[in-house]
Amino acid sequence: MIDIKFLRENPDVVKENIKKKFQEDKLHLVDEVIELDEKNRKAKLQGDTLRNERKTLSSKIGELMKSGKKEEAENIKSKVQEVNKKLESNEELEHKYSEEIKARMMRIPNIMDPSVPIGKDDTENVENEKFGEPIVPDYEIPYHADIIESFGGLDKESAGRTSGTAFYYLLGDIARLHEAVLAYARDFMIEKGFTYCIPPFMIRRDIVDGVMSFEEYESMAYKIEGEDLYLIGTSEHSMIGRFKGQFVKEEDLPITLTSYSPCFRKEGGSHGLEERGLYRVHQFEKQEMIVLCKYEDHMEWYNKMWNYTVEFFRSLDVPVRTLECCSGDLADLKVKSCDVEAWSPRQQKYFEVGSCSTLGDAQSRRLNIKAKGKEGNYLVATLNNTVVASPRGLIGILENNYQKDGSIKIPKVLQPYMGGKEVLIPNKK
RNA sequence: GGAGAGGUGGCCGAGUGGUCGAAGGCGUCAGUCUCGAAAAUUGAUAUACAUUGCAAAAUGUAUCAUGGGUUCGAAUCCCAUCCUCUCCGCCA
Repeated sequence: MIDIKFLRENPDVVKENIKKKFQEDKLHLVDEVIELDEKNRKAKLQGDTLRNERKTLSSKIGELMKSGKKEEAENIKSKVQEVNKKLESNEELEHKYSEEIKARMMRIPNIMDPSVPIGKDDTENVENEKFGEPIVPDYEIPYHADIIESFGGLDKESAGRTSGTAFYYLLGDIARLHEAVLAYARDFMIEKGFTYCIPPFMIRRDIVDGVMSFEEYESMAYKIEGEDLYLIGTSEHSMIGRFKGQFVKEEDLPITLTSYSPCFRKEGGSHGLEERGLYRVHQFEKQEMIVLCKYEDHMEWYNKMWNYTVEFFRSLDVPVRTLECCSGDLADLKVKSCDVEAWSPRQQKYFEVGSCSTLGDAQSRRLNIKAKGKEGNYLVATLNNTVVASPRGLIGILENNYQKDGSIKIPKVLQPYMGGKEVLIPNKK
């Protein structure tokens, strides 16, 4: 959500930004908002005047009643009732206008950073930088689900019976490795100075409406029957929701948090072989980082944050690259965003393991998250980024540490979380 | 889940229908005093929106958990919701 004052003063900038996102069908919203805004301000002025009249008259009634002048008081009463009648219809107008403005403002995309590449959709996202050699070994890397099964680490069949498709049981060393990755990610971020947080895994509807777009809600949210509760799709939902309508202290900025949570997503439909297995599932676990900072610092944090994820995967011997989200693929609330992708030596291409975004002050405007500063209050900037999500991140680790003999070399940094084991030997063929 | 008590400004806390955006205190900031500090003392001290203004600012409106309602008028009365605390029950 952008600032309506900004829109009022720079309608052309807003329109240009919409065009860059290939959303021409939204251009009309800008002029509509300007028109409605004018009407709304007029109605507010009218309303304020009427309310002032009522207040003045009402207090007179009080005085008259005290001094016992009943008739005069009754006289004024009827006057106020007239004012109230006018006010009633005016308030309806005020309400209508502000609702209509809000509905449109919610659909107008945030102003992108000038560095965002122009492109229509995800096919035009731009590779920024590679980290680590994308090695293709001279032996075949099996499908990740098959690797996991060779360790007796997966039972999808039972999960199908108990919970349905896209659920799984992880077992033994694989389950342990999955948690080791998350535990390492937690400690990795704590080391970077972030505060570890375990948030609620369910949130109320009013928070859902604040932190998810309608499209996200439709494709993602599981609802708890008979309760006003929804399972979170990412800890960002409860982490950012935490600050809704709140003031943070200026001296606490930047607020740097790293949160763990399971994530629940509906996401129906088939996505082909490579997205079966454990790639696209209804339930996974994620270590996330979120930052609240001053607006002028947000780009600096954005760059720090995706670099943390790159560093994290490099410490696990997984080659990665960053893929910058082009204008057409960038979600409306975001200023800039990139995916961190891990190398798949099996597919010989990169696949998404994380996503880093800065929303500027758009999210905090929508949720009303402000800092109390010495020079007055201001909206903070919000950012979020994946440290690692597993099983997806685990796939990258398994494929890149797969040995010719079918064993998995455990990256050094994970060994302490695996009871000192250096290698996993398959127990099943 | 049951029963009770409560939710007021940065914090504590008064206020049960009429100049109440809200006493008093604490805190914070500025001044006086002091070589400086403490103490004392004086003053200031919410936010949002709108209007006027180059601006400083002025004026108006709204906000006493949230949303409705009653009333000429609501922090105050009524209803619903949320939250906190105490006791009981249940439970990792």
